[in-house]
Amino acid sequence: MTTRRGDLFDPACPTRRLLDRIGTKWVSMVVKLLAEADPEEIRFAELQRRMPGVSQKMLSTTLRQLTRDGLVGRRVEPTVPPKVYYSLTDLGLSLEVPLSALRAWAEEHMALIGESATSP
Amino acid sequence: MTTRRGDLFDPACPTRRLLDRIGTKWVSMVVKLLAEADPEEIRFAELQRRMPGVSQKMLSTTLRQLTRDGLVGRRVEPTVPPKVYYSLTDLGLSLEVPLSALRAWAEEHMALIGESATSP
DNA sequence: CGGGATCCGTGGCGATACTG
DNA sequence: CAGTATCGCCACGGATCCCG
Repeated sequence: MTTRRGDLFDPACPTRRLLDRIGTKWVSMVVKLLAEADPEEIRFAELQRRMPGVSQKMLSTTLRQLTRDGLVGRRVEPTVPPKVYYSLTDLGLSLEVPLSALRAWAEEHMALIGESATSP
Repeated sequence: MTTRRGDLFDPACPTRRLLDRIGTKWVSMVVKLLAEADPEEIRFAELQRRMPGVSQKMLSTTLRQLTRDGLVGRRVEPTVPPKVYYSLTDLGLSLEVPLSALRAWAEEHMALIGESATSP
């Protein structure tokens, strides 16, 4: 970025930063899966299996970022084939609330908007 | 709750598409400004002035997309220096609800997160 | 004044390969 | 099984020029 981080609207606009995170391709999906599965916890491969099309790299990156942000909890079982369980933290769960509201809006209204503008 | 597992993971996934839109750099800011200014309506230059750092291209692109999606209304005054006023449609206003909830969450919790992680 | 067209850098993201 | 490392594409977005 040409500008230093956090100069323009950062102090006044944490929303921008939040959207930068949850707007990335896989975050909302991970959060939803974890929200549904919590507190059973899910392992990496299971998560990947439930997310058709995600690469290990992006899933790993996404999870690392969410973990770093304190939204996702990570528990490692040091067995010989290591097992890593992921779950939502309380913070992550609290984010799920407004996020699911957004999801509801999307499912309600996006159908209309549908194909007029975007071309994925 | 709609427990269909497919909704978020569909190729047609509405949530994904919504986040693709509102996740873009300036959308949330435009929506917020329009929500605050409605129904006075704002002109292009005024909008740009209130958004430090936005280029006219991105503001124009953002507005065009939002207009096409039916979230933003556009009114042109055919004076000699043309005046174009923007406002939120009812659909846009309805999006403002979950969006402001997300904003509230961000303002409440992003401060903590912001310190630990700087690069999305 | 509003905003389309163009050039171009950056980085998000996928594919592949390798480690512990 | 659960990652990390490397390469490369291309869409997002910034700067600039120009037109109605």
